[in-house]
Amino acid sequence: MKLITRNTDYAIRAVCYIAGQDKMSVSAEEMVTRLKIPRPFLRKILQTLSGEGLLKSVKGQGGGFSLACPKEKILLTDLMRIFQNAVQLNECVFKKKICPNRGTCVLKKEIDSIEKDVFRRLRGISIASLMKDGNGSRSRRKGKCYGHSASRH
Amino acid sequence: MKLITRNTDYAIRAVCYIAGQDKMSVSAEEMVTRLKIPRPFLRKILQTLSGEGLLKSVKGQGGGFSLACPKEKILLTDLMRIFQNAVQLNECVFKKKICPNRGTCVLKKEIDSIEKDVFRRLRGISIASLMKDGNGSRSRRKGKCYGHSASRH
DNA sequence: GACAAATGATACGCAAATGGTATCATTAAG
DNA sequence: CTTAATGATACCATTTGCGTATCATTTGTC
Repeated sequence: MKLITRNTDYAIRAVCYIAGQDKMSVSAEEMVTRLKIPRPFLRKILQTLSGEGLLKSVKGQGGGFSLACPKEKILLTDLMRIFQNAVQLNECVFKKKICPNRGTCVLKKEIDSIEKDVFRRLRGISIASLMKDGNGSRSRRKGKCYGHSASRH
Repeated sequence: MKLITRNTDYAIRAVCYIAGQDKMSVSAEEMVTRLKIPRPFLRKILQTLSGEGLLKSVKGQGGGFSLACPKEKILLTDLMRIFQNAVQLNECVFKKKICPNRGTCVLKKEIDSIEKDVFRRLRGISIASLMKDGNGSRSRRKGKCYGHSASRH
């Protein structure tokens, strides 16, 4: 069980890299060589990210990718939502059936509670906060930069 | 991403069921009908549990399974260790390679910290605590009842 | 306009993990 | 000896994670 898959991990690195450049746009090729990620795989990831509205892309010579919104507003959970199947820790096997404790499933409650904690903490991590060497001052500004299925939790 | 797999979930139900009976031993057949778990699958799970020393088994007519230790000492994490591959949330993809933040990977630190929290909470959940209807008074007694690869963390 | 450099779209393949089945051997009570 | 139980083991199917390959389209430059 992994909290973060390689997909997501690569995406984080790529977005961080883009965020750290001054250029107007960064090409996939550059990231392939700098980040040592397999070319077709990275390309797919970048396409997904721009399809989801996190990155802007420019086709043609001199083109590439750039952030679609400030790095403080790109959250780890955004990337996880995109690249990881179900970002929910528990799904009761016995939906409506018999439970050891009729009605009030203690296990579910416990897991749900842990889940909430995990997400609360994950939501505090943005691309900006990952790029800082030191810790401190986690970005806490509200608002989303891309309007998708924001509703989960 | 799921924190608890179906394997583990079934195991929890089975162990809870056994713990809730007065009999000396509970047969797999009884649990198949009561818990509605596929027979061969449950049998495999029970075999694994007894192989790992969590359950005692008695062969032959009238045989079955019973707890090998008090229910307060069987922890959720014990079952997860047995049935789930890697119970670690993060494993850095770029082991020794270039990281956006040379040396001190912020992401890893964050995830590690979250992971620790999760495990601290999971370790507080025992079969006994799952069987209580109310909440409160989590079992906190020390000691393990089966001596395996206890070292992880 | 031709060419090259870039992304878009899409289909495919493989390996590991998860979830589940089937079968035969062994033990022990009645 | 029969029957009810577990032990051991091998096998199968599906999903997911990870990665590859190919062709189409756009755009800047000569």
